[in-house]
Amino acid sequence: MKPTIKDIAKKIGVSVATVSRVINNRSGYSPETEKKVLKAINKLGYYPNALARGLVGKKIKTIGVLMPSVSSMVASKILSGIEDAAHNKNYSVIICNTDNSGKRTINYLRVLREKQIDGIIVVSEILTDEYINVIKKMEVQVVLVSTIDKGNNFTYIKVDDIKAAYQTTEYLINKGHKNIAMISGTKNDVVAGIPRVKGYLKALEDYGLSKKKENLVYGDFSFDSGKICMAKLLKQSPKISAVFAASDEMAIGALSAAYRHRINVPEQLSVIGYDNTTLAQMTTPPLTVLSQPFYQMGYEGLSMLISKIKGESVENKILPHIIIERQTVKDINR
Amino acid sequence: MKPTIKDIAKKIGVSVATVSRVINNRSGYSPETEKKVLKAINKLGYYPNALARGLVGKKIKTIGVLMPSVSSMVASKILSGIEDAAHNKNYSVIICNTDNSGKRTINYLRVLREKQIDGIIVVSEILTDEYINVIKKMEVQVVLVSTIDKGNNFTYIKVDDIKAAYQTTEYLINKGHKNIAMISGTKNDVVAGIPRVKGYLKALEDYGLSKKKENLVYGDFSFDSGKICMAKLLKQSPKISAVFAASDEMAIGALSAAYRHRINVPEQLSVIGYDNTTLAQMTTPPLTVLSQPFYQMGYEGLSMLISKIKGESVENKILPHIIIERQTVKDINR
DNA sequence: ATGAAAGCGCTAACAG
DNA sequence: CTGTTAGCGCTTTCAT
Repeated sequence: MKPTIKDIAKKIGVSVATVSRVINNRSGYSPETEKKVLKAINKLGYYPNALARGLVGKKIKTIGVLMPSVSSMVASKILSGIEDAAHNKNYSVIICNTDNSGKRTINYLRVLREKQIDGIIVVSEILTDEYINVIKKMEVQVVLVSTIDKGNNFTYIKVDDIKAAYQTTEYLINKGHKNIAMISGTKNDVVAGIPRVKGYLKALEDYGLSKKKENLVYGDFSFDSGKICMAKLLKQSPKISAVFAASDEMAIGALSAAYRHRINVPEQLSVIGYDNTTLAQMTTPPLTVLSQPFYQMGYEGLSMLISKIKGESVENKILPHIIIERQTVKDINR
Repeated sequence: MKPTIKDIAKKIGVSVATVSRVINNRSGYSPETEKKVLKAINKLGYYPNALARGLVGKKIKTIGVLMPSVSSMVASKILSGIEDAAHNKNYSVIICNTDNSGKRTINYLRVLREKQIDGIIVVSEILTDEYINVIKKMEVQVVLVSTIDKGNNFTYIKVDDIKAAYQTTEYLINKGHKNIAMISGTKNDVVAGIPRVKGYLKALEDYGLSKKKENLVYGDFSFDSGKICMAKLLKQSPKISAVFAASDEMAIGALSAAYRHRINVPEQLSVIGYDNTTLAQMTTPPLTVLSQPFYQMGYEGLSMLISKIKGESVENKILPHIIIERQTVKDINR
């Protein structure tokens, strides 16, 4: 059987309290007893039982991460950052793939609660009132990564999407483009949909470019929707010289559709993506993108959560974004 | 404070044992008490403490998953399958990104042990003797997904790589190719390197094709290495008509290099990938691949682990693979 | 510096 | 049907 603190106490004739002290580096024992205890621990192959520790009131050092899909490129990058940070701080992370299912989310929340986790990170989820209520009742610390809730009840870390989309559009404008289309993500998505369209529209306006209705189409962030949207665009608005896609996948879909229609990128049409997932550098030609710092978002998000767990007060954080120039945007000024 | 079983017992004047009984659907209480208990539970917002339950000896219903990188396309697909299955069986999964670091792996193993997890899944890791020894000492159930250990000590689920590589090569041969190159993965990788080369070579042999040394180059599964290897191949073995890459990423790297060298795929050169990650369908032209059932591997791997936890005996499992024809391989017979 | 004992929340005999 | 009680492994006063 697994040796317990009792076993090692008995073996060397001290009390369990003493053993506990040395295990936890508390003060109150002589160097000799320490040596004896350590030796016995080693010999018996003892290791503490985290459940028992957790029961007594100490933290279990585990957090839960809720995300719509663990296998999406974006989510897995963020997860990777979370995981790295957690490892550095000696926390474990339980993943919860909500699959955008309300029932599943609520169920996960219940399980996490039962397992006494110390905090939760919500990644890229659209937070419904139902979730918010359940989470509030849980009395755990929460950090939102790459998302936000209406009431700003929860601490978040993300990129400023309006600004990022604005600058992406501005970048195209600076390259001489005047007839710029946008392939937006899901129409009513308050996090990654609406704000990006807003930024796009604002830039057009500020630069005195006309906002044509036929230049704005809506996909759902996926590759296939990018393909479809591009085809649509080519048909209803053939004069565009550049298209801004609200995700890398849609941008790649656009590339694919352009190829099929024998339109050369970037010679005849410029394309810019959004996210900078691993995919972006693998396309031919490599995709110019607005890059979001996903890994960092995860890493810092976890750090913020730990701070909150420790009782420190934590501010919301907006991370900087940059444009990574590759080969899908043509400067038509020259 | 969080209500406990005691609180609800006190509130309605029954013993904690009774409350425990109804919570666990044991027999031994009247319908009326049940109703009262349920009502109190609801009113007080009670939920069980999994740590306490785990302490008493019951399972904690949590497993650990070790993988070299959570953000790789392959790993995240497998993880997705594991997670889905775990959710269906009411288990939680703790992810451990080993980053191919021995120290990190050992550390994770220690933490998992302390947290009393019920089992672990090792994904795509090369198992060193050190890991094997540590895991054996832990006395937990183990399943290997998409990997294998030398001694076959552990239950595994994977694809037959030799056979798959053989058939991939055979597929190319059947399409009329005679001068077939291979971009292998890491040279000494016993799981995804050596076996695939073996299958490739065997097919050439069986079909009486010459095994030219300059037709076989070694990358490391990455996109960049695929690019480099393709360039090398084009230089040292310009007469090849097809190349088999041991990963999608390398295949896409090959596509990219071909494009840069103005070689038309598949007109002048056929390329076939291995894995069928999401990437494969997004390239232009879409990549023909040997498809591994990653999601299923994860899903069934988890199921096997649960069976083992329950004490059932479980057989190793070889999953079927298929070739998915897209547009990067030309039939040069006609 | 060390030990005894209470108790974290729960389950599982054992007794009624 | 229901209650009492003894732990699970550990931490934490409170004594000594």
